Amino acid sequence: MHETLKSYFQKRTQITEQKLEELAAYFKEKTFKKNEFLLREGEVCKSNYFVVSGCLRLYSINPEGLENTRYIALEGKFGTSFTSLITGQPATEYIQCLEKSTLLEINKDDFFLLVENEPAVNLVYRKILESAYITTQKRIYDFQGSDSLQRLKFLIEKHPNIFGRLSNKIIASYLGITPYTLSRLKTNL
Amino acid sequence: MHETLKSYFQKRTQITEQKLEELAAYFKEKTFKKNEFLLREGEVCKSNYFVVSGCLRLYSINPEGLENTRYIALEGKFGTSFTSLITGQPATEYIQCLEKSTLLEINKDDFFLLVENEPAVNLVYRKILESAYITTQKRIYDFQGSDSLQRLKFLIEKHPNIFGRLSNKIIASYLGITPYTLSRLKTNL
DNA sequence: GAAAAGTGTTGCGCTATAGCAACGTTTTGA
DNA sequence: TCAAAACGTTGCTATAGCGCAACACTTTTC
Repeated sequence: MHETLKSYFQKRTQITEQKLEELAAYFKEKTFKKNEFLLREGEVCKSNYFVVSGCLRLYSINPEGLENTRYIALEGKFGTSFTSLITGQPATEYIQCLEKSTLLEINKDDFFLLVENEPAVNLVYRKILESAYITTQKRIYDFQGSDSLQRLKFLIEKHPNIFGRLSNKIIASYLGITPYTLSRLKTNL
Repeated sequence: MHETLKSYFQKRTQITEQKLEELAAYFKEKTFKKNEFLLREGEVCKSNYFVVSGCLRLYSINPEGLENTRYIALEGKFGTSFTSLITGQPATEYIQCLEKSTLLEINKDDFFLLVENEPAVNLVYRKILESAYITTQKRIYDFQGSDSLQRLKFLIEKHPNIFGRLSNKIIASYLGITPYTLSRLKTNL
């Protein structure tokens, strides 16, 4: 099994080398070009992706045509449209590679079968859901309770690495502001 | 077991009457007065609560002293500070009864023990997390992509029942706007 | 059941952010 | 490698929502 994924599991559950190798069989390595799409709005999401290298972005386009960046998955993270994966409904979002990326893809049906039948995967999935929930909650409170400048400062503090790696346009759309405003806020830092 | 909780489980998993009775032993019925607190900011959350009747509200107070309502649990829902329950960290929020309420309380340790050892509870918890995640996601996209009037329309469409039951002050703080703005928006509907 | 506290509405001025235009810089791709 | 496209910044104006104050109405409390 790929080292990055292996340590992802080992960090979250006790699991034997042998079991890891069994699980490895379900993941297929794929490479994607910069800007390539893994999923488009309206399609049903069929896979979960683990990022070995590169970077995924989940985003939607609102009725006015503006992009809203929902989530960024860097190396060592799973990225997928969980909502579509869980509900089986068409996604309301796009998944795009922001860089040339190497991913490990696991089929939706295999994934949920493992969740049901492999205690280690059940536990890891629970931890993924718990941490996704907590992250998402914090993001709401950020939007609900803070102004743009505070949100920007918070992002710089927590993910300094993405500045420089992602364009300001994308960072602005993640913060829920326009690139104009982001550019102006940066002068107030 | 209390009928409301029983049907909550039966709607989400296959479970025998006998197993339900076993589980019932872990829940204690308690009643609370209007405005009584179950948890205050800074305390570690020790229980999960199922609402039999009445209504819970989770909220925080920001540095400027403004309340942000995070979640409302009506009859037939679980309500707790999941983030504090999961992480064991002090809560960043208050849990308050908005009405005289009857709740079924389950201890945190018992709850997670059942998650580990009772497949039915494991499954139900997973479904709670999945749906909490999905709900929270939608709420972000609402904040990130819509203006206040759209958010209000959306809330009216989805939860018409809470208008009349909750004060405008609380609805405004849920929408992330001031009561002044809510009052004005309502004239534009 | 009277006083106090809380709630909802509205006028007014203030602030943060949007959105267009213009322009220089960087990136992209045939 | 060079033209075209995309990006980042900044001046300007427009607008959504804030927050105070005032007032009427309702609910709570003792």
